[in-house]
Formats: sequence, structure tokens, C-alpha cells
Amino acid sequence: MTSTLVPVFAALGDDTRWGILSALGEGDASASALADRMPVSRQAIAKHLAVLQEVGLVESHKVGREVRFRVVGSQLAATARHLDAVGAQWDRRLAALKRVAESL
Amino acid sequence: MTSTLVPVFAALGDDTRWGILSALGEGDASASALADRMPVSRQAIAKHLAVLQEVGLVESHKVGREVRFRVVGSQLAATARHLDAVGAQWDRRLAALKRVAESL
DNA sequence: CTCAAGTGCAACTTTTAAGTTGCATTTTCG
DNA sequence: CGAAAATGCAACTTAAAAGTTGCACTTGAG
Repeated sequence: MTSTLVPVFAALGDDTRWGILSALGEGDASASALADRMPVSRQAIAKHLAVLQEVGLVESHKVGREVRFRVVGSQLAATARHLDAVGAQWDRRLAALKRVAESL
Repeated sequence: MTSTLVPVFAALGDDTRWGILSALGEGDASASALADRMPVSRQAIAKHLAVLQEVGLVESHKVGREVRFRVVGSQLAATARHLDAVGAQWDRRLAALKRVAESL
């Protein structure tokens, strides 16, 4: 599970993809619709959507002749929980080291 | 604050940097010490440490003639909280849309 | 004091990601 | 049944990140 975590962060480390996620927050949309209100080409949007879908941050469904995308909020929440757990683990290690240091 | 969030994710979206963070979890270390147990050069490590420090994930302090780095767990926790909040917001939007759809 | 350990700076190559353009293909709406 | 809208695929160009090598500089351990 940790093995799939890094690509999720990589996907979230791009401004354009956050723009896409933000736009999708106002309702499902196709790549073409997103390209209309964003300063990059449709193909660029399509690539970003592929990246986001690859790591489970969005999912697609067909409506008529277009492919609409929606945000998978639960994946964000899961990633957040994972990150929080990692942070807590480090805090515990640091606290343990501190106790050892103080006991000397 | 949101403006500084994306670079944090970008910093976390790299396997080598996770290796560094993992190694630092076992205790503070210098760039040279990290390079000894990792398959990349010291300079590469130094660059990664600079990136991590830039976004507040590690901090440095001098010990003798070496510069040691430690993980800042609180930054991870803060990022996790932020991500969780974003995810929750999307969930609320999706739920609202669902209610609207069902009321039709 | 001295010299090796540790770090910092800079130029360079390689790799990968982002973005574009162009065209082919599908398909549903009218 | 067409024609326009939407998507998919492929080749290409930038642009940026990752990594390397080499050397100069600093400084603290012995």
C-alpha cells in the first residue's frame, strides 16, 4: 500500500492538476469542457486526467458521447490518513530519542 | 497557505526523498552519512535535502563540522490535516449534488 | 599545526514530465 | 443518414528535475 502512495503525492504536486481538481469540484466535466476554462490544451488536460485516474483521484463515466470525470474524495481522505500516520510515527520516534537523550 | 501546499506534495512525490525521510527516521544524519547507505551521490542527497528543507519537511543544525538533518513531523501532520479538509469539502459538494439529483 | 572529513558551488549529461500540433476515429445529436 | 462534437493516438518540442563529476573551501579532530 505504501508502494502506491508516492505516485499519489506526485500527482498532487502539480498546479495544473489542482486546477483540474478544483474545477471538477463544481461538478463533473469532460476534458473538452475543462479545456474551455483552463489555459492549456485539451490534450494536456487529458494527460493530467489520465495521471489522476491512474492513482485513483478521479474516475470517469460516459454521458452521451462524452467522458465525464469526477473527484474521488475518499482517495484524498485515505492519503491524508496515511500521511498523518507517518507523521505520528516520526513524532513517536523523535520523542523516544528525546527520552533516551534525557536519561543519559 | 494553500499556495505553499503544492510544493510540499511535489517534494513527497519522489522515491529517493522518501528514502531519505525514512533513513532520517532512525536518527538525525548528515548528507555524507546518508550517502553512505543510499545508492546515490552525496550531492544528489544534498539537493534533495535542500528541497525538503525548502518546504519545511526537514530542518538542519550543526554538530561539530557536519550539518545534520532531522524530520519535522509536524509539517507532515499539518499537510495531512489540510488534505483531509480538502477531501471533506469535496465529499460535501458531492453529497449536495447527490441530494439535488435525488430531489428531481 | 596539519590534513582529512565535510560541505558548497558550478557545469554538465540524462531522464522525465508538461505541453503542443496534427490527424484519425468514433458516435450521437439533429 | 450525415456532419459536427468529442475523444484517442502519435510525434514532436520545450522545460525542468534528477543525477553525476570535479574542484575549491572550510574547519575541527588528532
